[in-house]
Amino acid sequence: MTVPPVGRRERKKAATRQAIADAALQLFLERGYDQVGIRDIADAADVSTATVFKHFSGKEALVFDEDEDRESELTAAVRQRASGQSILDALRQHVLDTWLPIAAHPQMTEFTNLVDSTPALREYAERMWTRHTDGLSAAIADEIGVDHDNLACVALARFVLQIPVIARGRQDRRAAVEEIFDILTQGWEPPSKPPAP
Amino acid sequence: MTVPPVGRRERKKAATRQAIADAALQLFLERGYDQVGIRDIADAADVSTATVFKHFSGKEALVFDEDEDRESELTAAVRQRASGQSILDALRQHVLDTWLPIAAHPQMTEFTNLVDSTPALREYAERMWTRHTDGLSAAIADEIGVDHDNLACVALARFVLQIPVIARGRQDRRAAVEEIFDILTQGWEPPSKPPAP
DNA sequence: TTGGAAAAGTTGACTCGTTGCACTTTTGCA
DNA sequence: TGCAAAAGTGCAACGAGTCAACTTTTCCAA
Repeated sequence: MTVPPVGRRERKKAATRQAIADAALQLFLERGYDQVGIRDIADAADVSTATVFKHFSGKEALVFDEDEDRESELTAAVRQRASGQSILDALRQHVLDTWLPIAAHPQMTEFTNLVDSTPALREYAERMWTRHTDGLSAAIADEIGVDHDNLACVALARFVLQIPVIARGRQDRRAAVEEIFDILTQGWEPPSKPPAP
Repeated sequence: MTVPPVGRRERKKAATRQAIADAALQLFLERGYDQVGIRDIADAADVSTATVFKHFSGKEALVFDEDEDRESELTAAVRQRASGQSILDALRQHVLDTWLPIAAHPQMTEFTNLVDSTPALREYAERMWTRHTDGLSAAIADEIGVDHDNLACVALARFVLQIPVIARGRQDRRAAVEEIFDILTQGWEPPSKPPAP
């Protein structure tokens, strides 16, 4: 909504927030997540620890950009899909369009290392996706015209939101996403063995 | 393994553990999970807080029986399946055989209410399943003769272990489990609309 | 322009889960 | 019987997160 924060107030607030996030990420990358305390971050950003928690819901949240509207994008992808396109294909395309570019960002590697090497962050990142199962599931159910708690819709939503988690850390993320969507579309079959050496 | 703990030592240890778990569950059910502190539980069980953590890895673990060998049961279900049975069918049968009876236990309702109404416990319960994705995925890959990190196997393991999470809280758990396995077997299709009223 | 309301930030004490340490008691066993 | 290991204790401490009272900054309307 407010792409450029307008008033001085909001600008300063955003600046403080950014200063905290920057200090946190730098310290985390330098020393490792568990070796950095909230007080270290607060000192580095020259604010109090209470201010840190006014801007971020917890220590893990310091590392990730806010969700904001991931859920609305997901539901929009389902609701406003091209006519004749299946829900599954719409989701496939949405994941390919929005998630791949972000995950492929080059200077992402040290950040990815940090997350992968810290269980708390791995779990938090996973929850950032799975948090939206209810919303996505409701959107799917609406499109089809069934109850919001329809089992097939709930299951599909859960499975689809697992895909970025599974594809993360693969060399060819695009191929991985496609392959998993194929499983959901056509059913699972044992992958073919490689020829014996 | 040690179905009846033998020595006096092990019996006493088991008794202490049980006393702690019982005190914790009772207090949680009475006041709610967040309204009970570790110190309350330790007092009720007449032990020190340090002893609580000698027996349980954390507050959430006080509520659940230990895993122990869920993972080995899962991998065994895949590895020792009837000849000619598909991996998916073996997993389907295993989930139906081992998980349904536990989840259907009658006095489970207040326990289920507790878990459902406490986010921390919901997440912990979910992790109790998803923790075994690597083991299950490796077993599947071994059976087929592909690498342990084979994408289709990792994805299947993740999806299958989501099934108890999804089916939880459904009126007819058996039907739910079957339906979700059908999705994995045959691919997802939009469920049919109910007839208009 | 100014006066105040509201937002942002500070401070410090506090709760709570969890750990570490030094110590005592209990138990198993040689 | 004696002794080492296991179990448990008591207590202090740590780090994340909260709370309440207070100060500063910013906005805006009379």
